[in-house]
Amino acid sequence: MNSNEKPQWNGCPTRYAAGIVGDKWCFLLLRDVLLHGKRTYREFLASPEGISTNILANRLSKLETLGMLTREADPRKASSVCYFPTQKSKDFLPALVSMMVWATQYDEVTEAPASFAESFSNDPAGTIAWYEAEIDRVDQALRSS
Amino acid sequence: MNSNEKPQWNGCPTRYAAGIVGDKWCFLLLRDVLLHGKRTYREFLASPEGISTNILANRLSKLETLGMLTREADPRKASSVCYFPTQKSKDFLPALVSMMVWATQYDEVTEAPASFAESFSNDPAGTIAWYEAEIDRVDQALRSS
DNA sequence: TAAATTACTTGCAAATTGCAAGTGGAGAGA
DNA sequence: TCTCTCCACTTGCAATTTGCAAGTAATTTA
Repeated sequence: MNSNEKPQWNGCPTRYAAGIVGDKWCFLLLRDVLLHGKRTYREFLASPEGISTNILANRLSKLETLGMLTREADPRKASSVCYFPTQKSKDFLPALVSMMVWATQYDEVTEAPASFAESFSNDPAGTIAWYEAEIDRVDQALRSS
Repeated sequence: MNSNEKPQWNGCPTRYAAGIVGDKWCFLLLRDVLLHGKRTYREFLASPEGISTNILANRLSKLETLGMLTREADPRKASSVCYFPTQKSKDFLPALVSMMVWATQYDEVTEAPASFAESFSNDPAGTIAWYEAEIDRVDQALRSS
């Protein structure tokens, strides 16, 4: 891409992303699934931001419809439910981590250590891979229990 | 970061990002500023998503308060106003482009050519730098007019 | 001097949110 | 078996937010 070419299309992928992530609660649920290893309704409900139960039900169903989560029986307890991240949401990790790096730089009260941004800038692919491995570890453990 | 260390803090940068970008309209305004070279109220209002004028006023002021935009007189016409991206919002570009790459992969009706994701994966830093250069070109031209 | 442009503000109905309480089914304990 | 709790929601309702239409004040253009 050279500087004479100006892409005219570039609003569209952004609008697509805005439709999913341009909602505070969907955004935070993706965080909980991708970074915090949360998988159950109760766990999502317990997040410090305090999502209300009707909104949680609404957003979980939205994220399922959008192909970001799958709703499955909890292997530990058949009467219970788990929400697992799909490949589509796992593929969102690089974008999510990018946003974390940016936020870490500008949030004056960030709790993220400087080593996080550093580790990402030294080895972005490795940092993403580490998070992916964590997700797979959590889900494999859960599914085989 | 090795696999024994599990960061406990990582919700917070995400919550910070959610406070800014976890809103459809703020998200799309950042797209307009960072990728479409839009700078004026009229231009924002003309975006195909059809933001209403009261919401636009509200979000522009929010983004200004958050340090994402600066509100300045239009150098071409003193009675008019320009909104320029700050360094903080320019630094958001990598995250925005990451989301575009992801969306391009999953949006079945994406208008983005395959070459976009390809060019980003071949040379992420170069792709970001190209967008940054575009922004600076637009703003320098505007400011010196 | 009249009309248009620009960046908003205002009013109001409709949609969405947050809070509290309720529901139905499964499992555990007595 | 009967109750109790847990779980994943649903329901009702007041309050906030949104979208639409219209209005406004300060220029600027014709």
